[in-house]
Amino acid sequence: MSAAYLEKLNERQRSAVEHGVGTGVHTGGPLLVIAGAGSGKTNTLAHRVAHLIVNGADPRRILLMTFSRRAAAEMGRRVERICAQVLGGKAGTLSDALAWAGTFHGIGARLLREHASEIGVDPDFTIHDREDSADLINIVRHELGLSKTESRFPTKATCLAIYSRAVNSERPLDEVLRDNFPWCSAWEKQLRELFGAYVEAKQAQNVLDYDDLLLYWAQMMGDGALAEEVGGRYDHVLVDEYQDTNRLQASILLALKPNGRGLTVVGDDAQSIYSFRAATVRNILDFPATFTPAAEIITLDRNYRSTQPILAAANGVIELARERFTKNLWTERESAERPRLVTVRDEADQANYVVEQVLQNRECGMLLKQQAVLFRTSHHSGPLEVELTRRNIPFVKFGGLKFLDSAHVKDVLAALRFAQNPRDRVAGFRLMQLLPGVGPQTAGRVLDAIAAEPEPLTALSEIPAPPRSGDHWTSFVDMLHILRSGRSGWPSEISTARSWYEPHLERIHEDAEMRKADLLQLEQIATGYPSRERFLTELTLDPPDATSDQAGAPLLDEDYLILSTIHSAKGQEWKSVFVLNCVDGCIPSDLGVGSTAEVEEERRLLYVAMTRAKDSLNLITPQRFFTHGQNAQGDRHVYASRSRFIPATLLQFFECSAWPVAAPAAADRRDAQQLRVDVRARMRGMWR
DNA sequence: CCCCTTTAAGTTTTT
DNA sequence: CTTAAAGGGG
Repeated sequence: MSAAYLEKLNERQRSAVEHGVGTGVHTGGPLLVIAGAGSGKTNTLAHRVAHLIVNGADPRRILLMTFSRRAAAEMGRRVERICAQVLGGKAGTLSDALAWAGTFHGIGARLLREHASEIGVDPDFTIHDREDSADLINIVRHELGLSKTESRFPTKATCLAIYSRAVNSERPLDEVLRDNFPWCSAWEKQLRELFGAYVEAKQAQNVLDYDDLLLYWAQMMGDGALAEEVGGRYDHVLVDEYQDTNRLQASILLALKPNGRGLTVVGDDAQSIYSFRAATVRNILDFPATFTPAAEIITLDRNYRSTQPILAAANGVIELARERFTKNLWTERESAERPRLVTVRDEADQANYVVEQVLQNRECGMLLKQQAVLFRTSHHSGPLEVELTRRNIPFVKFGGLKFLDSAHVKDVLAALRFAQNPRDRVAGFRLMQLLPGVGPQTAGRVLDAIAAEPEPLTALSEIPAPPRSGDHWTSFVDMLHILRSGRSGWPSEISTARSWYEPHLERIHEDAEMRKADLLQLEQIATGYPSRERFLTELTLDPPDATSDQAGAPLLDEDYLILSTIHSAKGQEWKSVFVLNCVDGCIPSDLGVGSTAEVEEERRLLYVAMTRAKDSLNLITPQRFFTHGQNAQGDRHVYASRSRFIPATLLQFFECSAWPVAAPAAADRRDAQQLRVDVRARMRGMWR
């Protein structure tokens, strides 16, 4: 009965693919796919989309929302490949297939631009990333006098985090403060005032932040006619990684397809790791009952990725979770090799161990690219990065600070953004202060003066140059006019901005040369986008997520080791996986042990890390590690014990060892006196 | 009013 | 280590 291309799928996967197709009614009822780690989720989803298209669905009327742009692109490729196989020559019509594949935020930005005039938004809005948003909050915070309070007011980043959580979780401020930011509760009144002013500032400047992309979209869906129009654009709506969506996203989805017809969500409740972004696992758990009749649930619990011993250990970890999860994974991939739990003395040894193992794997023919080192927080990979650099092993790091976050890149982007949207105060404020003799006061006054003008940049040229800025002022204004006029054309505009900026760069930064290289790379990236607006929008919504030690990104054919935060490793897999710092204080992070819910999320994080491995898994526990928080004692070594998520009862699933291997009897005496095994820490660990 | 220095605090994970 | 506020010289 089934088409040949579905033969390779297992029975559950096939029913997920075929759900609602060919039943006469074209779009079926709502579908929830609970897809465990490595259960072929991406493949199943790609087949479902392809199957819909093969059976006559219009690809332009399919909305596919994924967690990252990278995931969307990958899905697009797979769908195209499957369709090409099935349809043969006719597949040419699919060249711009899946026009609506992207992240919630990316799709939101597109819809808002298209419907801007209907909802009273200027379609030329620019988008603030998190730092820009924080900067704007900071400006508003100063204007309201909140930087001069008796006791210290929350920082801009905290203010933004509070605002963002309230918006994304659709909860009132007082509840958010009580549950998530109790130490800021005393500031409720001021925060409310701050947020009100922040919203007005954004509107006056024609900028939207990340949250606005969802919020405005949700509000747009609140209008019956508009909701019907937008929802009516799509016959099928599919959402991946549904466990990591928040209330606001769920609201949007429900407004798109109120009766659930044509709606498919896929996810895994055991892999929910984004609650800090207000994601709630309730979205996926409550999905079926949202509709009448309830959504069909299909569970994929056969794992095709990992060997049985790896899976047994991962299952062991997640079984200890407070909440019962909906499934246990199983596999037929036998192996005699248990995952390794390796004790090392400190982070330096941890780095040495990883490098040694990675190179050994490499000797056995495993490419560096097939191996990954995962860690809880970005800086945990520091010592390893040093060691890799020292030994000339190329690597690419995912997560943590990004290319776009560096000051010099932001400066150049601010120039482009200010030209695009001269009301963008954050961009203008940043740019003007680059000029010598111009500080916050002067910049603020100039921006005030031009804000009300119909064409702010024209007004700018009529303002006398601030006394001590000299020629810099003139060249600044000229540069903006060139950009604004568009006469240099895209992408050479970016070179206009760069030549203006370079003298300032040299004046401000010691290490100007390295930074110049980054700017050249930015220029390179820019050539891949058709226009300034698209460049700015897409770069903000989908920043290049890898940072590497080398000046430029390694060439695609080059081999390199993967370093990644566990969060950024979502959805990926490697033959060999190393997890650093599996000790209390790192996993779980000592910042994440405030509430049970937080601890449980940290447990899932370890589970996600472990289930990335196909053939080989190493969990590493340094007995001591270095902290450089200035809390009371300042920098110091901290003695750590094995992560509480691997209690003694789970040790049976691991091959436990210490590294380096104890020296032979002839070893130097001083060696023998070094701390090899922290017996006391182990004793304490036994009872965790 | 800018800008440099000193002092004092905060600090994960990301669209 | 990085960012924020405050103080002092120009």
